[in-house]
Amino acid sequence: MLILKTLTRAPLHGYGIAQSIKHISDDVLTVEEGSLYPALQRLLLQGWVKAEWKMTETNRRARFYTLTVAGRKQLGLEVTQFEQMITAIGRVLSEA
Amino acid sequence: MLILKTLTRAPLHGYGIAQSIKHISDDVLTVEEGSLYPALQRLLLQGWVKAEWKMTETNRRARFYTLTVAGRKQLGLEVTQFEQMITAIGRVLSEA
DNA sequence: TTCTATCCCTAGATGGACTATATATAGACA
DNA sequence: TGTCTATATATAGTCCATCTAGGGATAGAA
Repeated sequence: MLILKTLTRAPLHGYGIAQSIKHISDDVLTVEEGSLYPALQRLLLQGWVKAEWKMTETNRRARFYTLTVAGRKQLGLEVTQFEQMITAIGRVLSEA
Repeated sequence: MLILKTLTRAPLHGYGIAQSIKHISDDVLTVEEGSLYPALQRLLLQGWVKAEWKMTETNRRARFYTLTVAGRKQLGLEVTQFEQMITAIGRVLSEA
């Protein structure tokens, strides 16, 4: 969900995705490479992102991932489910 | 965290914990037996809960789990970390 | 030339969740 | 008497995501 969300702004390479999530979350969330790249493979397989090899601003070859239409739809679904779950956990924690 | 929280009200047996979480969360969160009992074993090992065999209101033998002092402390820690993580995810989702 | 940062990716181990199963009793209902 | 539902504990096997730990490579600074 976080990866998909990160890609709604602009296509990014893996390293950039990890940096972005880490930075925006104030270092609370860190996505290790061993989690990130397998996750990107799963997203590719599901058709939620597509990938292209391009050059970065720093003149390196990098694989840029772009959110697909299906990926945007999936993101909406996951955010909805996530919020529902958080609400439910909140109810348990506040013992309403 | 949810199990520990559920036990802050009163000691409960496993089945009761599962029912409580399911009910309070409006059926959003369900804890299956295959998750619940291994989790209770881990909580016992950590010393966060203790267990006693007693009779239920419906006259059955059941193992009642009680939150320990260490368990209450652990719950506080986990809730803090959880809220921190949710805040961080919220930042990513709202792209602040 | 060495270090740091930037980039890709995979293999193996770990460990928790889920499915399925085994066991057992209370109470209701036919 | 038999069977069904709800109540109750617990384990075995499978699945799968994460983490650790690598392997490979380049740009730019020191």
